[in-house]
Amino acid sequence: MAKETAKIAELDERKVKILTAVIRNYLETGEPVGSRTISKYTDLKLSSATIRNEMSDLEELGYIFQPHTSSGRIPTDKGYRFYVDNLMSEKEREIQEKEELIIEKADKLEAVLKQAAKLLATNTNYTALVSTPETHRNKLKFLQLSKVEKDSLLAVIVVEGNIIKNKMIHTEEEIDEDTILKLNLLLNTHLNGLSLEEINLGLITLLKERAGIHTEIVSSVIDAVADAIRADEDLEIYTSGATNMFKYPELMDSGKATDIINTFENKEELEKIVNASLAENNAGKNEMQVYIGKEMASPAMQDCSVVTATYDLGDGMRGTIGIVGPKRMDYEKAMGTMQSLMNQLDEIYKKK
Amino acid sequence: MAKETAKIAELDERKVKILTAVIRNYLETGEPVGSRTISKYTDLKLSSATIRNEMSDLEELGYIFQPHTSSGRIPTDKGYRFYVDNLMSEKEREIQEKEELIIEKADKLEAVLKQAAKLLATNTNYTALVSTPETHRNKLKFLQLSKVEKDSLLAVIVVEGNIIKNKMIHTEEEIDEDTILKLNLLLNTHLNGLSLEEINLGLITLLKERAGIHTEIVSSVIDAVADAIRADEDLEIYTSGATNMFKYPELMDSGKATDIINTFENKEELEKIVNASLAENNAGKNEMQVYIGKEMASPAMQDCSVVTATYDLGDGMRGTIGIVGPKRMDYEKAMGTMQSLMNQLDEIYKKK
DNA sequence: GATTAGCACTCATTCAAGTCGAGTGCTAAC
DNA sequence: GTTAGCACTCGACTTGAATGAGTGCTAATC
Repeated sequence: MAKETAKIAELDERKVKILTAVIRNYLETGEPVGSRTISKYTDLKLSSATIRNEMSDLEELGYIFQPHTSSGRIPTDKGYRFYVDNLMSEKEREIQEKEELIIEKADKLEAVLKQAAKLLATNTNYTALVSTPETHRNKLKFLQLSKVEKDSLLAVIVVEGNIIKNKMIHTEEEIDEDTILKLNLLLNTHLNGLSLEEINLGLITLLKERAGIHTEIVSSVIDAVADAIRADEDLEIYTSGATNMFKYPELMDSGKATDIINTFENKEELEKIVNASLAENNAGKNEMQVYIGKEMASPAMQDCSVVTATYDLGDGMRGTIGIVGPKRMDYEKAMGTMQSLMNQLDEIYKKK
Repeated sequence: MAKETAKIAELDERKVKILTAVIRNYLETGEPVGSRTISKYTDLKLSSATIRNEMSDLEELGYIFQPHTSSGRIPTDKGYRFYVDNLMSEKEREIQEKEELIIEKADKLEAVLKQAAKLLATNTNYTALVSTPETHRNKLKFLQLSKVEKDSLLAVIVVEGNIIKNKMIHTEEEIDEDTILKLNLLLNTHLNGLSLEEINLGLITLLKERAGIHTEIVSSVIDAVADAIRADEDLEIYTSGATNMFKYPELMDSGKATDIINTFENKEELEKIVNASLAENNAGKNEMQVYIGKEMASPAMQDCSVVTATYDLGDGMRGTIGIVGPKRMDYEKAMGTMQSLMNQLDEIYKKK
């Protein structure tokens, strides 16, 4: 990333113009682009022969390549990267915000996220990907045990951001109302206000000691509650418009579209993407990321690009939204639509 | 369905044998099957010429057809139907139960269902489909309002089968603990033990009257609770192994696989299948259904077959499990695997 | 020294013609 | 009723030529 300026120095102005032309053209058509096309397309009046020489240089520098001898050129990952980093800004600003996405205000977060994914997918013709927010840094806000039946308790847990967790707890013998009251008091005084990740094994054993007499049943209940709190990261990832991948011949024909869609069913692979994005955003400013081809952690995705962003609903609820498309995806449009969606999410949740 | 006996009468024993041979062969290969193949494959020693005549008859009767002049025959929907209804029983019994699926006992129903779907998909190489159980006939078991913050209440609702629903309710002004206590009492005495569908608008207005003084806020809370109870059918449908559809050339090549996978993203279409199955099982005995081609409500699915079954976890929690495959799916295997899964679900939930 | 025109060469794509083989329907013989 | 034989159909595959987009290189031009 620090190489950006170096990269620009590597190319004189004319080379940049030609590279841009090649990429723009390829983004549109998906076909290799030849010197003749460029010589007409650009405003710089140059013959195809000159363009050929320049393109030859660009190939040597690794920005474009030929799929086979004597065919037009196609951008490499490096080419796309250069384009996204340096060449896009002007056009981007124009397009951005043109889109009008409308998210209905649903009161279930899950529903909102699913809708957001669908919206992205249908608007861009790529595949959208949305993760539920991570909550383990959120603080416990409310905790309550209630007796539902003779032998079963219900634990209800609310954390910041109004994420609600439930757990039914079966007990060997009936617990009397009095004990439940005490348990509630105990749990609340010790756990309330702590973040979920702070509620660890040590704390739990401490709690059990405090519980005093009722060791048998009570400790099992406390265990169950702890279980529910840490409920091994119920991260969900929704996708939408997976089959849009079929719309791009370069993926379809080579059979890679199938592989890609397959990995959309694979939570582990998706997590890689989500986590990469979250990590990058944790470190610094809240911006969009673009991962191109091999930059992606997931091997099956190396023929794609992904535009990701981190949404922040306040109360530390952060998750990832992504748009997956072919490498020649319309980055401006994808990023524009994404931005517009983020703004809308912001608006909805800031007002609350 | 009442035509079954008629159907048998329509075909003499030899025709049945030939039809069986055609279908079996086509199920295996996916290629049109010719007279010569049959003449060797079957035990009845007949020349290809005789077979040809018989096949010609079978075509006239609508059990098989030629994709183009002078090519082998392929079963029609009617052919498959005949096969499933009359010809399968012997082989089915042998195969059934061979499979050993192992569902880990998870305590979240959702997790169990997802796992079941995955299991079915990987075992059969088809696409699996699982719906969450319907709950509107279930009875309300527990209802509690709690104050989580100054201006927000949490409603927790438990229905038979330990399905838990939550709803955060924001209030304009703070509600004091006393009122909440009264509300809880009121709601529980009137609603407890009723099935969700019995809690209708009339009952709700009645409740509001009983509430007395606090009309303003209280009624809005009651509304919210009613909302949560009726939470417009939070039916979920999970799919697994959607991309298995790509494994079958007859779907892949014609591009229909894409359409089919598309409809897997479409909840409405899936609901059609689920509901059809539930309806049929509501009426009668608990058996597996097979829908072949046009018998399916969903138009995009007319090149598939679906094997469905209704699971019953007790407490009136019934949902649908389905296996979607090409028409030439291995019905025995699909039904066998399904049966084995159902047995296992039974075991897990009967023991509880 | 940079640019251009011209030319030979490469290589994927397209299309028609030809071959092959699986399969059928029909007729005549068994 | 069954079978053998034969002409015919039609998709699948192969081949080879034509096409055309595109390149690299060289020599002429600015």
